[in-house]
Amino acid sequence: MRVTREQMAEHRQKILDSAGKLFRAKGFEAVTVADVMQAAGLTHGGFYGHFKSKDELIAETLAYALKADKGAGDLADIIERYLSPKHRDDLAGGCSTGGLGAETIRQAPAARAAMTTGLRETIERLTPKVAGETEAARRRAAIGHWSAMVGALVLARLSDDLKLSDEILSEARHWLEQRDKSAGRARSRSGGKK
Amino acid sequence: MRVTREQMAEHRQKILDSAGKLFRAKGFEAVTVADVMQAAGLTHGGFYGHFKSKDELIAETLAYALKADKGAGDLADIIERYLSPKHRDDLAGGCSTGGLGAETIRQAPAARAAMTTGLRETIERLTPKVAGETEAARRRAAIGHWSAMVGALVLARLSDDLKLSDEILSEARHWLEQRDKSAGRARSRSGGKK
DNA sequence: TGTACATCAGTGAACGCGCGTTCACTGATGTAC
DNA sequence: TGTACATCAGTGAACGCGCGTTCACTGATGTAC
Repeated sequence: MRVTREQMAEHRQKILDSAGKLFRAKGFEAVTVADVMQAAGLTHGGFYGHFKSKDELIAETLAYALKADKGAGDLADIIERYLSPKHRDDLAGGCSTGGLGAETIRQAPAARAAMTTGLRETIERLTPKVAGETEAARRRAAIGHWSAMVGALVLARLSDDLKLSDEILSEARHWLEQRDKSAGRARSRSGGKK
Repeated sequence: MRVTREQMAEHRQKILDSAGKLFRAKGFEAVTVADVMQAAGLTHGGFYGHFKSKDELIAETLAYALKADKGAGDLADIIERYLSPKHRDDLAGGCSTGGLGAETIRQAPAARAAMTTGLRETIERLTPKVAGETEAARRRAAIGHWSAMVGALVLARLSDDLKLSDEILSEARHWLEQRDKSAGRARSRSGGKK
């Protein structure tokens, strides 16, 4: 049942997509190679024609998923989307850093490397969006915002009390928005350029 | 080889201590019941005299560990300790929320309940320590600070580049300290009580 | 306080299951002529 | 363009291992008298 090279490339992509969703929903260890292959519409034996091992799948899935994670819009839009109940409840389709970052700490070096690349890109993408007088101040604010966003998402997902969970999301959101506004005022007051 | 009731209680505590360290260091799934019992100086068969299942051990370990997690000192002390390279590098002895929070999202209800209790207590413990004019503003700031602390710890541990990791810790720390100071100034300017 | 016996915490072999991985096989694809 | 054959993506049974859990046993503890 050989397939065309084109189909094989599609299969590979389907495997990475399915793995991404399953890993984010259930974590790396609770998802089996057979689960991933079934979700991709294939049988488990063929897996090793695409990847050397489950560890390699994890690393490539992260690299693939993080490439797609792009926050469009201005800072307030990004924060509002990230800290929304919808995102909190969408494990499978949500942010890979928020859903798998903590678990990746204990994964093989290649997986951590993929996450580190994603982390660096996210900080760089947020830096021009936050308020701050200097490039260094903006980079610091980007790190602060991203930390708070990831942390608040994890804490909101952790809570088994919906009221507390909603509170964490909305208070973290307002707290960040207040902060960015006051930093913006400081910038214009002092006549920061741009 | 029956032991005294006193010794049995000590064994139970030893198991919870060992489990806490191992879970924080390696995650729930990578640690076996036999690992925990060996670390506690016992054999694996005796485990089920203390706990009904590994799931129950996880829930009780979290409840036990979170009771001990108390941040002493003022806000700046707590932040400085939490976001120190020493804490980042001390997986086994570090904060259980930072080390296991994200994984607990997918654990059994009892484990999530233990974490939720710990989360509530942490927010309440931080609330009087942060700057803010009203109780609501302080609670919001407590949620914001705790989110950023947990998030920054996770991101710093995730990075395989020590320079980036150190930068995340120190920039998140300074960002939070700046923020608390400016909220403090706002409070004194407006004559906030206490 | 001392003795006899029931209790039960801990031991370590064993069980059953599920997982990652391998492998002989199939049959459509790709290629050489 | 058509044919013959080598290649190789995918299949599904099987392997080996490690894990959570069980269980018959041991021998010190706790208790009844």
